[in-house]
Amino acid sequence: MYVTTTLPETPAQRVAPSRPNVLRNRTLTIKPGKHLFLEGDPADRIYEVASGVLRLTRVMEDGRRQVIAFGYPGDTVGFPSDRFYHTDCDALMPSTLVVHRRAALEGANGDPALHMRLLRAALREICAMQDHFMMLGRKSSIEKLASFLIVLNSRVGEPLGEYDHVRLPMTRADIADFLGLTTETVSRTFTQLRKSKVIAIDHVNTVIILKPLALQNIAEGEED
Amino acid sequence: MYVTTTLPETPAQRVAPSRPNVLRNRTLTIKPGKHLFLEGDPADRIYEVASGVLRLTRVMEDGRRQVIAFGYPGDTVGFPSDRFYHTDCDALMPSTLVVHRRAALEGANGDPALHMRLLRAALREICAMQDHFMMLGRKSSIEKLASFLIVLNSRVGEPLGEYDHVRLPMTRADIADFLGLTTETVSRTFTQLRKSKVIAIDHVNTVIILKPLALQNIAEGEED
DNA sequence: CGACGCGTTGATATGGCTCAAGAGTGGTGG
DNA sequence: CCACCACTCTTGAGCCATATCAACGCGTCG
Repeated sequence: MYVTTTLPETPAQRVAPSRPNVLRNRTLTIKPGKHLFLEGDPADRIYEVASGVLRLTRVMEDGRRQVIAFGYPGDTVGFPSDRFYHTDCDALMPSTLVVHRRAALEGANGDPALHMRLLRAALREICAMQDHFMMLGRKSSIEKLASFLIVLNSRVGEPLGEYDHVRLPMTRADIADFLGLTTETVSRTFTQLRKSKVIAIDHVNTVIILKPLALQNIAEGEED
Repeated sequence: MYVTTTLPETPAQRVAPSRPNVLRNRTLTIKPGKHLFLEGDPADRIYEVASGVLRLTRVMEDGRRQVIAFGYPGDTVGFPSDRFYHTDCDALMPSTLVVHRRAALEGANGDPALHMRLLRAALREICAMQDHFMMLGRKSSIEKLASFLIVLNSRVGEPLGEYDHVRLPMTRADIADFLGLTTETVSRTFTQLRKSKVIAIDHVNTVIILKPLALQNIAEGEED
């Protein structure tokens, strides 16, 4: 990919890894707001998230946005289905990534252990997306948000004192675009969960899970 | 196929007999209404659809249903993320499948060409699901249905006389569960497209695309 | 200090859901 | 060949969950 192409339409600044850097150093750091790649970019790298959080998005011409996934440590982004990326990817926090060539996944003659790790990541992603479908297509706003918090808690929740704490590095708008809602509805639904004492909210972006079981029931659509 | 809004169609991906691997590759036929597997079944087989149409579904305890994908010839179903299937799979038409062990995808020491074919199918599925997300999360009912018909037409539409014809082997309820709508809304939306002469409907389950361009515009949310 | 972005809350609008009734459609048996 | 039944599809009326529009508070930044 002979970097330093001048794509003028990119408003946000792009991470432009110098070629030698990428090839020798297999890790990369990226700052919040910076794009790792954009939809339509040639897809010749696959990234494993080592730290931080990424955001994968798809946008329509009229601006409607869907957040496809949040990439947490252990996740892998950039799976190529053809020669190009089909989503935008940027960082929500300072993040470090392990960089692989697409050949590491597709080629037969690379590192077999790495190949297997990437393959498994792809299969896990398929599974995770299937859950996401049910959420987008069939759940109410409160079920969506509860499901989201549960998944996030199981991934990155921290026991702190009596309760699990979940940091939310993304905005309400990001959550809305992930769940297929509006920011207003996300905000109201947080309030609803907070008023019913299922969660508490600390500094806007940290959720404290007060009643994990109740949250689980809500996520699964049990009536109260 | 994993009906979606874009079409990463690669003819090379079609079920190709490549090599008479009779011992490892079995074929299987399955009748409409019969299940290939259920959620929770041990996942030790991967299936390539050779003919017919499959339906992958996820159901919640209270009966809410999400159709994850329709499996058309060339598609692959049953990707394992752990030891179990995470969806139900049944047939909408008499279908024939090529059966592989999961080791064909995960094992390192099998048929490399087969391994590659299955891997590519998995990557295509990830891409297709990303389109599906946008559809579920952010599109109106008419945009959803238009997108659905366009993808189906590009996959299995048949030029017949002046127009493309698309057979729908699934019920309105299936379409609804795929698009995150109700059957009533799907029906009304069909009527709407029919009354505006964008499509015609023949015998309930065959759609004739009268104005492909108009359909495309609707799918992408352009105003009239 | 003002401007801006983000989050919350309120008032209102509306797209799609729910409930209900009819109209095809296909299968079965007399 | 028709009568009947079960099932799917369509259509209508009303309602509700969520979107939309709008205002405001709060924290941050220049």
